[in-house]
Amino acid sequence: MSTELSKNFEPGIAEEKWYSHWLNKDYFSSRPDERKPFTIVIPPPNVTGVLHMGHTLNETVQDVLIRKARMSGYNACWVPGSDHASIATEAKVVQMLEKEKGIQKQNLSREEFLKYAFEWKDKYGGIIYHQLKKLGCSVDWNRVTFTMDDHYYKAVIKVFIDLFNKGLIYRGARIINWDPQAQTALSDEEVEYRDIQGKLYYVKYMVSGESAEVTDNREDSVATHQPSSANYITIATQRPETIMGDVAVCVHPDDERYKHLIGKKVIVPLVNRAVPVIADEYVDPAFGTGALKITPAHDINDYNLGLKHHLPIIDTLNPDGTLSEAAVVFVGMDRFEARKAAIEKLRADGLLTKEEEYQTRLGFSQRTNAVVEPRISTQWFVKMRELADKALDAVTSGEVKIHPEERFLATYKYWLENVKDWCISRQLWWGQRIPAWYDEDGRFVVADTEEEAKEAFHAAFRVQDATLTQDEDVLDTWFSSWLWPMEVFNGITDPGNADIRYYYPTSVLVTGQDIIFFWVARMIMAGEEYMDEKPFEHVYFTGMVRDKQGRKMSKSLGNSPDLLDLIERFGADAVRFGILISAPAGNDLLFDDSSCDQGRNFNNKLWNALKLVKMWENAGTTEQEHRSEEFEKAAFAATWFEARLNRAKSQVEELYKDFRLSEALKTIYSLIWDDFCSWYLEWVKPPYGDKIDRYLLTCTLDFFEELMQLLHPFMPFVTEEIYHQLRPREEGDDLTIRQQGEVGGQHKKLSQLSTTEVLQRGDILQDTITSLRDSRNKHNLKPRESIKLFIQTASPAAFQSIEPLLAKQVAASEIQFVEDAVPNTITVVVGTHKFYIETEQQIDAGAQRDKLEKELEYQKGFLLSVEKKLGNERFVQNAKPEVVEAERKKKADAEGKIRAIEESLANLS
RNA sequence: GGGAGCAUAGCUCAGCUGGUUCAGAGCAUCUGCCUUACAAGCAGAGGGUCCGCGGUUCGAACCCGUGUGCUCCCA
Repeated sequence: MSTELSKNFEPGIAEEKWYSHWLNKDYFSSRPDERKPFTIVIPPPNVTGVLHMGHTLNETVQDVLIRKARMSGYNACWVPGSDHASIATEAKVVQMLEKEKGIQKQNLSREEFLKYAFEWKDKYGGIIYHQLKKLGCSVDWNRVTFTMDDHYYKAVIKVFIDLFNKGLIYRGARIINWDPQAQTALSDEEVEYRDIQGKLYYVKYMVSGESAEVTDNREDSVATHQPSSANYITIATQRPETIMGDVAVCVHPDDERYKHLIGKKVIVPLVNRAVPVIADEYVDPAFGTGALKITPAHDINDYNLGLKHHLPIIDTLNPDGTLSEAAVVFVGMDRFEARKAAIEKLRADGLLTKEEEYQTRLGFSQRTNAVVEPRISTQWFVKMRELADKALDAVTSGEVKIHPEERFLATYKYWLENVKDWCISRQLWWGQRIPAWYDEDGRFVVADTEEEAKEAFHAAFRVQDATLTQDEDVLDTWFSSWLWPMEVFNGITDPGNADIRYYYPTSVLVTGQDIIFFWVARMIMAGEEYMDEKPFEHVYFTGMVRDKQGRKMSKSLGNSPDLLDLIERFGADAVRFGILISAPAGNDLLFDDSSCDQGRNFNNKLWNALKLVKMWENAGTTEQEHRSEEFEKAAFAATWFEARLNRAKSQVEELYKDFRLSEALKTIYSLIWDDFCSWYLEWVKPPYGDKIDRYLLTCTLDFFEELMQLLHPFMPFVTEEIYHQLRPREEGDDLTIRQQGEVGGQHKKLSQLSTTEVLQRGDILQDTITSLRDSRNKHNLKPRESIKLFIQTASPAAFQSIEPLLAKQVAASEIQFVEDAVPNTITVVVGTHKFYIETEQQIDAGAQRDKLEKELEYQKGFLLSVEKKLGNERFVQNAKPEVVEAERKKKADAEGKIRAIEESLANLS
């Protein structure tokens, strides 16, 4: 006698109980053994962040895959961890220090700051791990890795030094993306471009006096209607505050309007500096006025033109975005204030001729959202070409498979084919400090320690005991996370160790499509470089999680639900269900709380099915062990469900292979809800007060177990709970580690019929039940009002095994087979079989006729189209024989149905 | 400006190698049920010019071209 089951499933209790049980049993820990490994490394979330819905989707997908592998004979290993998120975390720590302690970063030493940062990490770094546990993620907690762990730190430095020695890392002055708020360089990938309504300002540059004499004799013919005259040229700019950094004005060499000015000098407004007018085909004569001001320090294109024409560089901005001494005017003013001031001054000087609305694109820092400033700066870079080629090969050769391929392969290839060098230095403290050492003259060596640096310096420059200082900057976080699949197994710091040999390459990487370049491509590069092998076999890209209105979920919009709150409200299984059911592979998904409702309802459905089965068990069973009369009555139900289950299992296997988890879940959901609960359980349910056949109960428990096993990767808690409720279990018999195929169901061989035949018969049974119920409904028969059913069919044998089930499902007190139509009954035609319902109720012949006539019309139309096709000689000649055969069969079927309907109609009148 | 993807029921999406048992599912809607597991449920039902136009084909939601609309990536 089992304990009373609660009315509904209570997720909170089960979650707590089973997660700690699994941990106690150490089910999620993995050590190399003789089994095949199945390995996933988690895409490390930001250590001080929280999991948002995008993470929730990713982690759920990974958990499904890893649990499925664990139940399929693999040694499953899912490595958890987090990254240090240099910019974001440093910004948070700086903010905290100011707010809570009133400390400015510049008043702290590097060591002091790092102490605070690690304290911060210890305080908040656990949140994501707690969330992973609540979600049920079966990660190996013994393998938690953080990108600032000691070994990891060493790995990053080691790789830096190695790449430098290979000539793949260099230091140089380039135009980079500068974040004035975080005051650090960014990589190209960390800049987000957004469309902005800006303004285009038209500014006059006066032609310098001494070289302004008109010597060009074509001047007269063009001057009158052009935006330049003898004494000025007009440029259009979005950024008047950079005028002070202008070193030239550039026009198209063939532009008739300006040809006469090429080689002359113009006066830069505000600072009155004379600069040359140069010609270059880069300039688009149609844009603005066709004259371009050149500011090499603050625009990438200008920078390139500057290099080409050997122009000087005047950097008029400070790192914090204020104007520098070099600007001469507005010094110390913020760049946006300076813009206003410059406009004012230009207007006052009469040099501003026009303002125009202008749609443009501006770069924003992904981390701080500050407007990024293109800036000339000396930074460290990774040469990408060679690395990119290897990463490209890995994917084009099929070594790494991308899912869904059609969607992301092109993007991946395009980026790698057009890749630019990667700026990896960041002007921050939170991260791996660049192991470069400089003397006072700026000469440098790269070395792990100061001692080694001194030796190297001696070797390189013949300087004994130089005073060296280490580079102040740290490395881009992605420069550490690209080593992730290797260094979580100490593959860089301890090459060839047992773990890395066993687990690498990993099986699948699950991540968002937004970090395909940041991370995925670079991991493949690093893997090929250091292991000479791909880091993972499959990459599965999930879509972006959006809200109901299709907007990206973001903190600023406040439209991202809190994960723990969702779990609190619906239960972890329901949340997992909700996010997965709405996530077709690779597509963006619109997430709405209500999909968790569906998951919660599903939990309850399972729970109630359990209650029903337990009720039967508690009511006692028949004595016979096998094949009692009761069993024979319902035997078809078990036969049929076994076939359904096996069919569904192989479908689900296929879907797993294609990473179509949403579809797999739908298949299981429908198998459980529709096939098992709505059909099977109703078919085998004993009449009120009767005991259930013992063997039938055994079958039912077996089926139920298999269903739980099938569903377990998706909804681990409720399934584990039910698994244990179904039957008493020995210690250590848990669903989480139970191997698929162990549950007995598929070996029952309940019938000699083939799966297809059984399923076909099931379809007939279901169609008949549905049609008869519909007819009952239409004729206002009360659900419990019993009827007498007559069947007129050419093949009564087909109904033999299903007759008792049919009677039960349509509340027929008795069933008789007849040769002719039965008068004063309701006629229902299903296929070629005719059914007559006898009842006390008044019969509406009109409604019946309408329905039959409608059906007849459809069948006749159908038959016509089939006949037309078969009458087409070219069809019969060209189509495959089996297709033609199928059409012939359709024709025969349709004719049979039409005959049956017509006969019934004749009987009605 | 360059590239990629998408357009199927009110909504979110399936639909493999072209073949009327292929026009589907889940939500939502409507009707009837407090049937002894479940009203967070049960039993039924309705709902679509498969974005427009052209082409290939015996045959097109599916292949090709084109137009329109949306999304994303890159400059």
